[in-house]
Amino acid sequence: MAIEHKTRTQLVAEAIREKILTGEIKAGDPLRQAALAAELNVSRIPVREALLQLEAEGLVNFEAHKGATATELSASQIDEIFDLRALLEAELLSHSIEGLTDQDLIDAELILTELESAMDAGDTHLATGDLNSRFHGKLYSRAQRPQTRELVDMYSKNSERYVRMHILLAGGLTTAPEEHRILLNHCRAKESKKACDFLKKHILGAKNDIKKLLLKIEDEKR
Amino acid sequence: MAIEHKTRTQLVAEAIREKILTGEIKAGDPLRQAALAAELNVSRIPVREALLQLEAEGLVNFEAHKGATATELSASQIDEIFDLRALLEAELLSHSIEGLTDQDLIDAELILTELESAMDAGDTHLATGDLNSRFHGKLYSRAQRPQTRELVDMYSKNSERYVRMHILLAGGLTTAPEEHRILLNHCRAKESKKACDFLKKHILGAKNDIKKLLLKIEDEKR
DNA sequence: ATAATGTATTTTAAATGCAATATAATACCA
DNA sequence: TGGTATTATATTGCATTTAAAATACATTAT
Repeated sequence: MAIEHKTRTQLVAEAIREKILTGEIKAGDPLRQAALAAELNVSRIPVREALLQLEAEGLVNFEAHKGATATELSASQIDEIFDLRALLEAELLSHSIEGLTDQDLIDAELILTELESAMDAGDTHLATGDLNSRFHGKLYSRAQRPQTRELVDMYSKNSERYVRMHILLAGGLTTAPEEHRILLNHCRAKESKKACDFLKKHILGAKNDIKKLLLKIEDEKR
Repeated sequence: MAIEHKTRTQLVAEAIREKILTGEIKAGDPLRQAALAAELNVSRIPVREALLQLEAEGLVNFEAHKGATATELSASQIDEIFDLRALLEAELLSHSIEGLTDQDLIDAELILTELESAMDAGDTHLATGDLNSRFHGKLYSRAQRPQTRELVDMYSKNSERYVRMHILLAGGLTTAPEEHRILLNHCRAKESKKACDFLKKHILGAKNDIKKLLLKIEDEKR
């Protein structure tokens, strides 16, 4: 196993990404290069470069001579991102489902069990972040569509903070956990059409929950 | 009209992008920061940052301590990108078609006429690049899906050099120009399903042409 | 009082110079 | 001779410094 060297830029990018996803940096907050550099004990160059990367990921806006701010997604942008996710993830699943091995399905089930117990334990952070994406990722693992996969990962990362916020404000996950089991069963049965359609509905359902909440918040601002 | 100030990074990014798309920099070529900086008469910082941006656009690979190379797309990657384009552009059109005004359709037709005369004049560069994307762009213009649009633009930019290469090697555009007219007519008739399906076929048809050529080239390398 | 203009301050953009890393070339040993 | 260790060199990565741009504020003229 080759150990991998990480550049400071990469480390800084990870640190800032984490801050945004966990909500330590809230949407709209300005990201001062000098402040971040001092805090992370690096010069401003890696900070700049990290911010540029995060802009490509859609987590920050970067304006020349004005600086970077954490992106603030409107209800309509959330709408669009989740539509894209539904489209892309269904595409990915359709290419993967045939290739899923018995072991893959067992693995997915294991992750699901972990996810459920994390939920029971009240660890929504873990359940909605790492475990949820690992479950979906396992189902897409045989797609052999690396670029599509990269897009999907990007958008789910970008959605994560809103899912979290939603859970926080709504007081829990509204998406029934059994939906994951149904999806898994469709995959077991290799029912591609059913599985993909269900996946779309699953994603669009989450979208509607979050959007409703977001619209309410946008309203309250006025 | 507000004049816009461009940073050196942006100018450098444009310059390098152009070099890649026109083929002046060929796929696989290493992009030496110092050389580019000297050539463009700037320091290496804006060059680095431009390269990072281009990586996000998928035009270059950037590896730590190794440097950047122009991306070399394999037949399978071309395959995937065009599949994505078909999926995303159809989605975009489906959201746009209802909102297309008579003026939009007239504009599209005008662009098409320009495109055809550029083709007749043998200016494939103009026909496949600017005019083609302007035609498609016009059809998508009412979608109100900015992020989807951005993705589509990115991928079509990335495909452009392969389309060009294909034309060069195949000695002309194989995609019948009348396909654009058929698509336009479906849009006029507001036949969303037909238009989107046709668009998909249009894109996937181009894909197959290019892929065939690419596979042949990959074969010849051995 | 208000609009316009000039100035100071803050913040980012870019240049320069040095440190760290990877690759290639060479020497050394089995 | 083949393979491994070592050094040399090219290239990138980063810190520091300087320049440029944007913003906020004060000053002046109308």
